[in-house]
Amino acid sequence: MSDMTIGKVAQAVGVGVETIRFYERRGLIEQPLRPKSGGYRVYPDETVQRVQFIRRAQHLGFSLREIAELLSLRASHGTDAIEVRQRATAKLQDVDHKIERLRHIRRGLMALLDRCPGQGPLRCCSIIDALEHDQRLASEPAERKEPDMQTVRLTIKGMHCDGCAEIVRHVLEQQPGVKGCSVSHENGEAKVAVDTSQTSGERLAEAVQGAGYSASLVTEAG
Amino acid sequence: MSDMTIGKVAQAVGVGVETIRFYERRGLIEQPLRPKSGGYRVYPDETVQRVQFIRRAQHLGFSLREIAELLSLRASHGTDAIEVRQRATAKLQDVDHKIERLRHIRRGLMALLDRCPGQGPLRCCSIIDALEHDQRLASEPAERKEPDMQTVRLTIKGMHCDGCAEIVRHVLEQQPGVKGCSVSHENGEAKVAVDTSQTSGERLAEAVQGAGYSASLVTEAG
DNA sequence: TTACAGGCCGTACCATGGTACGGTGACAAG
DNA sequence: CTTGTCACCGTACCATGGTACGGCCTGTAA
Repeated sequence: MSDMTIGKVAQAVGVGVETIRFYERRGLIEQPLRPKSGGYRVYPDETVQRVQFIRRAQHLGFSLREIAELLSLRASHGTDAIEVRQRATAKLQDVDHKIERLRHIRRGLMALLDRCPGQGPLRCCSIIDALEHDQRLASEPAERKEPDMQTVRLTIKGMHCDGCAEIVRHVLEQQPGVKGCSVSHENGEAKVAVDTSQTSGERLAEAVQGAGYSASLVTEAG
Repeated sequence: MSDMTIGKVAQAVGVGVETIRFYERRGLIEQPLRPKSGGYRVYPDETVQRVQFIRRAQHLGFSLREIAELLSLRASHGTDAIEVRQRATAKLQDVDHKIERLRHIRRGLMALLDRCPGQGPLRCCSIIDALEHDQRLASEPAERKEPDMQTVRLTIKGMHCDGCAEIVRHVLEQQPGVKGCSVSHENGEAKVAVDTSQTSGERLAEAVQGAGYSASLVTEAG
């Protein structure tokens, strides 16, 4: 199994040949033996391990530069395991920062969607509007006038499969104020968790009708 | 204030001059008036708004390509606000995917750190080892040394319906170490079965807060 | 009129992680 | 010995969001 060509190594790891050569250029893989000046690269099978190391580290979010460092840590004598641990910890923090930033973005988008009427002519679009005139999107969701969360139930006819239910769900989730919903084609109904200060059951029913199903509001009279 | 040079616009928005020109090349800013063939660009002050639009959209995670689309939606007649809303929703999902991927990475790193002695000679380093020989890092954390299972209770405010509770449950289940949980909107609380060697109650509370609810840890003193 | 700030343009460059291509050389099987 | 498959090398290219540079031109104020 030893003494593989580049193609074998690539296949063994499941990457392209070019990728191996690329790693070599980057110094992630040492120059392999080569019949004096000019023949094919001859790889020992540790190389496969090494490339797998690289790939796994990538999946953990390490960049190639960082991986090169890990590899050289591994190679150098006298390295304490704590050094490696530090890299991993740093990377964890790094990941946490990224998550935090994304969450921030998420909050901003949610705020945008929350105050969006969701339909009508564009000049009324609160999203465009918000982007045009800063409204501190990304900061706190503000204490928007009393969200009035309710669960609205809709009876829906015309859903023949789970795919239909998916479509209805999608339509509903596009609606402003909708925080979540479940649609069951078996029961022919949708339960929508919605902030009724932003829309109404009737509006939701209309939206579903707009998608080609018949929908009516369940008024639970008790 | 009208009729600004490129430098004024750049300064007003707080970006570099080159950036403005770059946006122009990308079609994000229409070619400004120019004294016939050759003079300086003369910008109306809407341009400042436009560049701010771009920047804000960027902060919300839109790429320049996507922003160009938003801008052309804005410009074209007959665009319904729902189109814009869809972009925002799609972006939200996009962000969620990214967060999900990062959380996956996070779990992998945690698993790595969990089984790491943290010191000693490198040949004992479990991290290097794990990278060398696949140990299903990213999958289940295995039954590593003493998972510390506990039940954490959180008091949650802001849940108005079962849909909210569902959302909270989902958020909690995404957290590392969470093995299961039940959320009741009626009681305004969540019970979480969690391995506290992987996270903490505070972390969980933060996660819930990240979803827009207020959460606090119940320290049951008896 | 002359100096100087600032704008103009094209192009190259940064990092990131590869992918692709074209022309040539190596190696193995038949 | 030929054919076919693979490997070799250098270089260019992809997307992303800009930044930088050099040489020249405009506009303005003293």
